[in-house]
Amino acid sequence: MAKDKKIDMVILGLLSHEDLTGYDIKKRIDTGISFFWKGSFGNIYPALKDMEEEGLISKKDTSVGGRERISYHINSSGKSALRKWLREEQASNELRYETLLKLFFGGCQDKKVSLHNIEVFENQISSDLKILKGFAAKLKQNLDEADHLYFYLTVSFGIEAYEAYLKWCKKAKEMLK
Amino acid sequence: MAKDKKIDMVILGLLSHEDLTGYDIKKRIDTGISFFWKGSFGNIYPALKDMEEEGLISKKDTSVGGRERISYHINSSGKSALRKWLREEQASNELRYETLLKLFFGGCQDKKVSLHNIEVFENQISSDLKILKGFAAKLKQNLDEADHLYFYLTVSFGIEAYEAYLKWCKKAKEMLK
DNA sequence: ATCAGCATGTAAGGCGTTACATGATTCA
DNA sequence: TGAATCATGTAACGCCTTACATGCTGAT
Repeated sequence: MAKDKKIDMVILGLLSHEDLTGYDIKKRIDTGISFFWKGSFGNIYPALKDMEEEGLISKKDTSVGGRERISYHINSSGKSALRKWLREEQASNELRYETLLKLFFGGCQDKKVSLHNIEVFENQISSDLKILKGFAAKLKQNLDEADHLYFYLTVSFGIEAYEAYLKWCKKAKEMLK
Repeated sequence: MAKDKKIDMVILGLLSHEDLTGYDIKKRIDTGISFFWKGSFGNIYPALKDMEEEGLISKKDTSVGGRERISYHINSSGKSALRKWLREEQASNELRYETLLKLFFGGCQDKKVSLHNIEVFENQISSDLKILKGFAAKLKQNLDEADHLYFYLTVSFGIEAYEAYLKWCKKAKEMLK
């Protein structure tokens, strides 16, 4: 019932910073927020089209030569939709970790399998953590710049969380042995 | 393409512990693993039906009086499907936190809104953390019992993670002020 | 010349949630 | 008697992922 299409809000949020094309939006999502939210072309382009029809955003042809480019700009109704969402208290925060699911059912085979699954997870998290730390270092240099603080805060959430995960990995491996 | 219906694995995993009805399965999910995986009746019953047709599980009428009860038992093919999945390295570990999304776009309105959103998140996490600690305390008493260790490990993941989240909440609130 | 990246979109299908529909039993 | 809980299931709908289809541009 409650329409849930958060991708709309992601797009409005990104457009509140600057005008972007669908392709740009995908890149922004991939590089900036992908560790807590995802998006795909099959998701973004239709949302862009719908929101344009509803008047929340406007499109502008910014093609360069033969290369098609359609930039979108946020309208005032888009801005108020964004602000309205931001002020709503309820937020769906979901963790869906298949690694934990596998561990939960680890009892039906050799411990080695669980140990290995934890190690795979650990490696992934370590590598993601390095990326986040790279972001954090850059952002920390100019937190006074618009929106940098907000970006930094989300990145630092990721760092805190991932460090805790790694701590757990060590402990869990020891307990399994 | 790659069929992804993890609910099948959740069900097989739970049935590998004991025979259960669809209703029981829902309860097990809600109380034991809901912080990292969810399930609904509209999800569970069809999966049960499909897996029964495929021969992975068998049903048995365990009705009591006029109250219908259909218990399911895992077959050997079900067990091998479960073990096969457990041995597969790839695991989708996804975090989808709307609170972080809202925070990321916090720049378009008063800081109070972001501060409030963090507090709502903090309260939710605190309350969930208490529940997890309750589980951990009980489980810790007899880790040698079958599968208790695995349950304990997932719960302790939740505790480590949530404690890190709370630490972050404090820091984030300070930085926003 | 060819490959990676830029750029827009559609179509099919899968998965899951929510709401609905139905009925029994237990306990206050 | 009424509410909560036990118990099974279906239907509609929404959202997202994956794959496909197409074409330009810039660098090697």
